[in-house]
Amino acid sequence: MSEAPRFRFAPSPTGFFHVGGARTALYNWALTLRTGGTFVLRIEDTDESRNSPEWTQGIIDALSWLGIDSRHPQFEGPYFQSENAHLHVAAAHRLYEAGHAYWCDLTAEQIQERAKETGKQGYDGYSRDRGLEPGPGRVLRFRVPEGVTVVNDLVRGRVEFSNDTIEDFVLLRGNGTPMFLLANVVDDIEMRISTVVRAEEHLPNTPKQQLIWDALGHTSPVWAHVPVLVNEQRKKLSKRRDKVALEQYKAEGILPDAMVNYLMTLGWAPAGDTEIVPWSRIVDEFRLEDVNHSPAFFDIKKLSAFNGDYIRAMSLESFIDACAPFLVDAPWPADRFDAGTFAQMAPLVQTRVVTLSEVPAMVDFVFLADPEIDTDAWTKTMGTDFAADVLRDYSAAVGDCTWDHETLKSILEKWTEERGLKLGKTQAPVRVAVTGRTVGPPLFESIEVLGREETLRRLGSALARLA
RNA sequence: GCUCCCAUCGUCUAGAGGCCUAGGACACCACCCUCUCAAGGUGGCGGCACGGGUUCGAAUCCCGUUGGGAGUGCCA
Repeated sequence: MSEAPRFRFAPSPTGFFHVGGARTALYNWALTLRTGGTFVLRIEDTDESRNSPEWTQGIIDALSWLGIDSRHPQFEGPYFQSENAHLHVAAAHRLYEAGHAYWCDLTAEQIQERAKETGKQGYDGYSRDRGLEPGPGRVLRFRVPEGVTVVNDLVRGRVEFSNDTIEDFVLLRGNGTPMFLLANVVDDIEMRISTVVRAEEHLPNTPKQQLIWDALGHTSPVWAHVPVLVNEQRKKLSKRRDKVALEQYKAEGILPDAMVNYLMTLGWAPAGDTEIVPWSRIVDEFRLEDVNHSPAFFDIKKLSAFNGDYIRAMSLESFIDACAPFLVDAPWPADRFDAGTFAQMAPLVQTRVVTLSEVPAMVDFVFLADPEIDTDAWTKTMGTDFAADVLRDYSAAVGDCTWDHETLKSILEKWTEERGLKLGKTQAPVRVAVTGRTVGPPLFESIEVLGREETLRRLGSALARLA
């Protein structure tokens, strides 16, 4: 009987949560849930001074936003790699004693010089048989054996590396601290990790790790290297060039469900004709064996489309709730905001936004004392020969009518018909007078929400400006 | 340079030798609907990188070419 699988997610402390990391986390999480396994979170840096409580909390918050709850019974951690330093060092010494490693006193400059002489790249194994004892400034190097190392990868199949292309890499630095590669393997052994799902960029280092697993007397885990996410130039997503921080998408009003769903369709697709599927189906269907082999472009446009879809699928109540954080630092005076009024506008904007951050700009004219009138909008709509008439007549008619959008519409419809015009034309000056823009939520519903007094005031001031 | 990975519409993908005249989604275009803008509906544009094999039959298997990407630290 085999043990339930143990996955691990190991972000490094970089200060922000990468969308690529989010996808890897999601892969691990989906598999954890389906197999009844465990998701191990490990904050990965051998230097503890680079860890910070804020960053750890940031990771946990980001994971939680993605639906990966650190209080879930299948969630373990966070562990800190730096706290295991003594284990890493101990393992290194075991490796040395067993003859799998040796000490070397060459500096980086010396190595480079030798490389130049021999015409080969990298370290040439100079100290292999010099029998050096440990000493200050000396590094411990792994003695890469002869032969080939075969990495069996769940998404890529069998990948073969000839050992003579792998140089004797450093295990322990000159100051005695362990290197990432070693620390990683020791931690994985310690935490009984059975499956390593990570980005493809780690594949070239995998034979080294596998060699350490072997030398330490353990069977290496199941590897799964998933393709990286790339930008439009087909380069790996980078912090400098690309928008990669999950937090930023959250701040812009991308819904977590949409983000999760979109991320999962990069390199994989659920069965059937639609990519918009609930998480439960992803958990049921996701298989590493089905993950694509080639890098995927992280397309913000498609993410937005997913998000719009998710927004429209929300109930009105949850939409209103979701909008709340985006209405606090809005462009209107706080005391003019009214939740009830917003609730009336909400169904009007729900089909019109793609991200939640667009909501304030769509309803601001309701809460602003004096919404700015867009210059282009004004010149485009007020130049018509009927602009002044429609404003004046509508103002008069609306002064004492029944205050609902059907009536408000029928009044303008009637006026329009009598003059053989189109409502599409005649509504424009009214819209600009009332909202300041040519586009926006349905006009008559908006006017109804705005109220008679304010509507008349705005119509009046537009009229005055026109005269 | 060396090592490794990858290659289906612009993009994300479906595709396990005949179900492929290559399916879907995003984007784009057109039309319908319509008080603006959206949403929704209908339709359209558009692809197996190239060259050789294997096979009765290749997007699918093999080889090569080309093109992309990653790795190559006393970083993680």
